[in-house]
Amino acid sequence: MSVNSNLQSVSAYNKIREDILASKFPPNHKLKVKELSRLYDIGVIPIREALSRLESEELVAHVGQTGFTVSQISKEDLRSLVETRILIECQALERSIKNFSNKWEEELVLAFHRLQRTDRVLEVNGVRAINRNWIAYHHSFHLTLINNSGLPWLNKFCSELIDHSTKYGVFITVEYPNLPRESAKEHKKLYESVLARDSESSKNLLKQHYHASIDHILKFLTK
Amino acid sequence: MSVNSNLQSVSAYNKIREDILASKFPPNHKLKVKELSRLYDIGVIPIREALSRLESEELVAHVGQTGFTVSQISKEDLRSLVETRILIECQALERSIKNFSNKWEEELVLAFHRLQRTDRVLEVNGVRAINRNWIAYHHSFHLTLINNSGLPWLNKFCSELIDHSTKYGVFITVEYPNLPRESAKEHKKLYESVLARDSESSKNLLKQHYHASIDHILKFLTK
DNA sequence: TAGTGGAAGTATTTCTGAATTTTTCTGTAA
DNA sequence: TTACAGAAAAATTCAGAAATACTTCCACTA
Repeated sequence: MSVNSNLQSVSAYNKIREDILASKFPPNHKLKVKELSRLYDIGVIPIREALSRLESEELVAHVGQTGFTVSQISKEDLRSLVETRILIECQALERSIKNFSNKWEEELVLAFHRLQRTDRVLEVNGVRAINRNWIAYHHSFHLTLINNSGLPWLNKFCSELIDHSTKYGVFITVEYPNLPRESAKEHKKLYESVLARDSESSKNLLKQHYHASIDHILKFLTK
Repeated sequence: MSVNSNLQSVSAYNKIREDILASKFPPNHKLKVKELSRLYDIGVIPIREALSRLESEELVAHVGQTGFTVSQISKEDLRSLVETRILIECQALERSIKNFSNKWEEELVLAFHRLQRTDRVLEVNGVRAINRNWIAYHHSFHLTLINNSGLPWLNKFCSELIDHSTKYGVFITVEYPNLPRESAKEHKKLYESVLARDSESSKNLLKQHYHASIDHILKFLTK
């Protein structure tokens, strides 16, 4: 829990971010300040601050005075996103493994355990929906993999990139709920390889994981 | 000029960011919303939005409800900043050179020309002060070097990192105005190497440039 | 003396309600 | 259909004030 968690603007930021990642607000969705204000029961000032932060992370777009929208997705954007992830995360992963420590190992164990026991999709009243806990645990797992590099900037960048990838993955799942990809095995292999401190293998598995993921998503994107 | 430039919040963002980079607001300086509002003649709402964006870029810090401050500097932060820059920018530079094009070459020529003809420090009425144009051109030069990678995310990340480095460099210059470092030659070598499309040499020169820069700055940081 | 507790003062955050400007919608005419 | 004028809606911003949190300071206790 953040020290800022009692602030309305931080709370608004978390809620809007979560709702974007869960595709409750899908790409290109108009984010009207007043609507959000009513929805979360938070005034327009903190809502605008939250949207400004999200814009800075590119989760939200904002041109002229036409208001805020959830940032658009496209094949081209996804390709460059994944390429960037591979480029940065492989470096971060290599450094993280080089700095292997008991503390980090414990973080990994915990993060993997949480992810592995959590279903990606839940069925409530016959309706299949993305599991928001899974989103958080999946983020945490991937972030933990690379957060031992000793370079806080890499954490920040990777964290942003993970969010954007999530936006794609969840969007596809929501649009096509009956076509889930089996990523659990990939996570397991990756996890075990990192615990074995095999840097080259881990980097390859990370790449494969992202390539499999992008191939799956590209099939369902029209532009 | 941005399409958002008629917005008060964007204008506030640009002004505050410039003033932080120029060390008019030095590290750790308290940024009181009301003061900024009076200073720029902009209401508190756009000021807060601007500060939120800057916080997201880590130029501004904000914990609890203690208000905003210019983010702190430290030796440790500088070291990890430079290491991250080298790590990411070398990759971006390599890709940029691989994608060499006439258009990019022209951008480089222009960016270098502007930087090279601009003095880093100006003397006005006997007072030596950092040249704000130099800050902008220096940013633009370094960004241009790497912006041909085809990966917009790398541009964004590098741009943030450049800003933070600038914060350090200018701070030192303001504190010790009579100890300027001669970086112009390094820029020239780097520029020529990139134009010659020599990827390895360019990456080495980039590293050397940053190491020389960090060594110089570390001498003057106390913690 | 050192440290704790609380009260007063200060600063930050947020709200309300409205003014201003811009964008978007709609209907009509060419 | 296209273009344009007017109306409606939305976004941005402001001003002033309330609510909340933080700081400072001083008296009191151990």
